[in-house]
Amino acid sequence: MKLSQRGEYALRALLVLGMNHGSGVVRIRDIAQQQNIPRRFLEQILNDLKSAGFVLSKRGVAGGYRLQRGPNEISLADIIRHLEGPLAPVGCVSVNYYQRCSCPDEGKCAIRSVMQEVRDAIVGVLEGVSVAHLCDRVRDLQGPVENPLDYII
Amino acid sequence: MKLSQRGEYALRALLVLGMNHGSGVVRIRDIAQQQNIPRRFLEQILNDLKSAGFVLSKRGVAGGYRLQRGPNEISLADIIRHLEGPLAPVGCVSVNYYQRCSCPDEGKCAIRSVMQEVRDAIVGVLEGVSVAHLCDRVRDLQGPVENPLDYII
DNA sequence: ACGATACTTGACTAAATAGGTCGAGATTCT
DNA sequence: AGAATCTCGACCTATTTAGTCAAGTATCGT
Repeated sequence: MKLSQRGEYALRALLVLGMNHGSGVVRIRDIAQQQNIPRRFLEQILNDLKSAGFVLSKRGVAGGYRLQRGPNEISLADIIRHLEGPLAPVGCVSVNYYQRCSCPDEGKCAIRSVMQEVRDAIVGVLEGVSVAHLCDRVRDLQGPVENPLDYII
Repeated sequence: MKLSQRGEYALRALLVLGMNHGSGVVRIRDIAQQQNIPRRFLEQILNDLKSAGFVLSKRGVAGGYRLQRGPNEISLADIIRHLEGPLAPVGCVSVNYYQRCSCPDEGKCAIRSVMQEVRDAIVGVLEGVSVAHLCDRVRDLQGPVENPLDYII
């Protein structure tokens, strides 16, 4: 599991939306500026997150994005799976994107058994962390912040 | 951490050499045939493993490859780091390939703190498994094998 | 109704990575 | 010497990554 630039941007954007959950929509431009993400690229990413059902958008003058579900209902595992595909290091141990490999008997493959453990370790962490958890961490790490749009993520 | 085809081939090749450790060298061709790896590609990979100090080669008629160090001295973490670069999902939590990211303060980055955990989980597994362990697993999974060149990996 | 503001859609691009292939040379054994 | 084997560097194609861009559509305030 390698997080691409695109994936990192998406997480950062979702975290911003998580922090602003309940207070209306946030504009692409604000997210881009605050997080230092190329605006055009972010448009593309948010669009993708929208069609995947993670966020909702509102058009027009007072438009912007917000989370579709509650921050505690979205795990990092879900997000990253959508953005990057399998969390597992090899296809043959992936649950959601399984792909048979070339070895004659998967049940007897030693490498696979190790990769299985790696997968479980990764998924164990990522399934356990939601956007809400991420927001908690932001607050824990930064203490009180005056300007609500001013977190370091 | 995503394992490329190249990386998987390398692990399989090293496992074969591990299984044959102590009984001389193994030819590229045999490894390639047994593991169904394109021969020319494997040449390239073994060459790389050689210059990285994982294996030794012998040229000429009775030539081939063998492990340079003992199978218990080579961890999967070492191998994969050499082949694929960082085990960590993002550069800013990598110990061996650290790369600063764009967030203003890494110490206060919530995403980074999660990725740190992911990295530790991955490294925890991979540091703990050596080529010798892998060989043990092969034996455990397959029971007694008649022909010593005949493992399923 | 109109114009400004935002999101929407799809096409496009340059650079890097992945997954190989190939030819010719250097060693070593018999 | 001759066959077998590793060695080295160049080369190739397809896919992915990281963006950019233009033109379109919806919405709000006045």
